[in-house]
Amino acid sequence: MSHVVAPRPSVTLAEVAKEAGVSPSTVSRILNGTAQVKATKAAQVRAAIDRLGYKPNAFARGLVTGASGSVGVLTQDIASPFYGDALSGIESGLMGSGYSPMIISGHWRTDDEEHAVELLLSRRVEALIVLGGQLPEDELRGLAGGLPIAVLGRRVEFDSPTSTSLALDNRRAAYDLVTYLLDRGHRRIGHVAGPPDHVDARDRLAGYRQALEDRGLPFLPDLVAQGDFHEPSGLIGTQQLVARHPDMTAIFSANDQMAYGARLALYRMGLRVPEDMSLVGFDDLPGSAYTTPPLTSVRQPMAEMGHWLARFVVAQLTGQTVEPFQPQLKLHLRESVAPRRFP
Amino acid sequence: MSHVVAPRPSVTLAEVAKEAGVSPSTVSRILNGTAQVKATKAAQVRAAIDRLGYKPNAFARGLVTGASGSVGVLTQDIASPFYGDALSGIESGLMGSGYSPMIISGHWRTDDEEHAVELLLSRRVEALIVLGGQLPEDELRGLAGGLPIAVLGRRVEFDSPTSTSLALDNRRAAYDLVTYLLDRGHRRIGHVAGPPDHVDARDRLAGYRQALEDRGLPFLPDLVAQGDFHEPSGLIGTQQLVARHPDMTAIFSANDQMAYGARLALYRMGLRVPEDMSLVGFDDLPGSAYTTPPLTSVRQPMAEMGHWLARFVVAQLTGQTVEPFQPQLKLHLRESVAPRRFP
DNA sequence: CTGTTAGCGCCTTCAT
DNA sequence: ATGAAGGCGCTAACAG
Repeated sequence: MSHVVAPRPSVTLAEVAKEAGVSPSTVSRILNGTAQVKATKAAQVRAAIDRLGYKPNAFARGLVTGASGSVGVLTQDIASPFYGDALSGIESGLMGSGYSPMIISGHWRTDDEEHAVELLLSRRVEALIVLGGQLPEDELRGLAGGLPIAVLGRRVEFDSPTSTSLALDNRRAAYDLVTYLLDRGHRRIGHVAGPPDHVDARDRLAGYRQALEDRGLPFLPDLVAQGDFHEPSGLIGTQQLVARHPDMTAIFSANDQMAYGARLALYRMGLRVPEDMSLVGFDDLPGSAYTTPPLTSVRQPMAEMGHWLARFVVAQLTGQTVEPFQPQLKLHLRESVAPRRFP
Repeated sequence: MSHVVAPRPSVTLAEVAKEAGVSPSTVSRILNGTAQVKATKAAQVRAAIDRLGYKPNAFARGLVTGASGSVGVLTQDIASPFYGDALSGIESGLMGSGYSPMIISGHWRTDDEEHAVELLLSRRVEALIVLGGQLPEDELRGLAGGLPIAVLGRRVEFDSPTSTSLALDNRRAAYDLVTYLLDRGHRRIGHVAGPPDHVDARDRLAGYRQALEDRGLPFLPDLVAQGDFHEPSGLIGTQQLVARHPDMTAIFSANDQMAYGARLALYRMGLRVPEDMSLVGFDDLPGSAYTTPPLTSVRQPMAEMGHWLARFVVAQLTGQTVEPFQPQLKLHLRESVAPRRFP
């Protein structure tokens, strides 16, 4: 038995032309709307197209036009809930533009990111959207070589107006969150920090520290547990914190995932949230509205940001303009915080 | 002010050849390892390549070879935690194969899926991996026209051995989960069902029903609340169920997301899990190990499945074989279930 | 309005 | 082992 792989019929534009009794250019013109064509011919051609099941060859087209119709998206983890919404936003921002995304993961590793960008470029993407990551900005610029670039998650200075970045004020958001805790009477506030090589983590830590100091409270390194942005580290960090500081009444976790770990640690220790311990996270992941109790967190409008970035690069590509966009952080006050009880 | 878009230098193979003082064919042979080339020339060429910063044009290459080096992935929602792991698995399964994924979302809408597949094909993907979705299989086959196809999430019969599918025994898993509850003494078991037009949802419901009936318990339509696989519907469904059946002691939610909603509903009603109400979910999402209490659920090895599917299509493309793979559902017994208390 | 003519950058016979 | 030549499918001038 021979498994004949079905031969790719691969109808060409020339065949369509022959079938319709016109020249290839005419078919091309109809396909691209490049010029007026008599209605009758257009009809013949369309008929031929779907009689033959013709699909344009994107390679051939790309080869001559130099345009691929795709924009490269460098994310860090295709399954990350943190970037997921941004990807959705990019999808929707690209919708109807004629461009489609080409998504590759960099796994927060500089060399992976580099390879990803190179792959994207070899696929001739026309613009780049970068979600987070560590790739130094000058290297990024160098690699991209003049392509429009839109970076999410860090401030990057581009000399060219065809590129932009959308950064969050992590420090400010952390500051607000901790201040909120302070306003509720908490004084011993622990922090489960993110990885120190991560700029977001550092900024959130800085915001925590400053909020404390602005109220005249000392910053105690002991009240900071080292985490890595994943759940287990939140659990462990919380155990350490509680052990070290039995008088602690609130915990600020540098992201929601670690807050979930913290929540579980507290549950295991028999500490109630928020009665015995207040807890706040950061990122407001989709699940955070459904933890028990729902988690107070701060939301970055990831989907909107992704959407805007996509529209930005499309605008650059098509010579249009987009209105500027200032992402608003939004504090979601839910039920994981209670006023400090004075025993 | 004129925004000069930086001119794409775009070094060509011909230029490299000139620079190195050899013919284009030689450069091509070195690039692809198509034939032996004298070491000295090879060195010259390589030097020229990175002196000029040459990057092969994938379009030109694709045009002549007909190979794009990419496999199309049709997912449903790029931000879905459910398919996220499968996407990660696909990424890892493709790694090192020379192929890269091209991911498009179908949003569970047949026409979107169709467009997505067409886009993928126009980009000349060499194989298709389909994650769930509704696209009728014959249409899929028709569209793909002989390309290797790998489908996740439903059983599809392909006459060609270059295609395959990996389905889960949803019914069996649901049966096991409910039986587990029955074994713990529960008799009044509610079910928050998924959307009726979703085959997974129907199968899970069928498993629930059969588990009951096999133990001689009646199937009560009243004990089934209609959900849509998202958190809010789990919350509402649970409220209805509890209101209708105060004697209910356990709930089987058709997926984890709705179980999160159910958990919150119970929390709001002051019902403890698992003391007052046992709760089981389905899918074992990454967050389910960190709910309070950790949720008992059943895990489909999404990442492994994605990995295998990717390796499968690569094998088809390269004429190799892969060992067959039988995904194993794994029950994760955590802390959201307690034996029924007999008051 | 429409057909003809050149390539786009690369790979692949075919010679040498 | 290497070069020359042709063509993959399409679009973009250039003529009509």
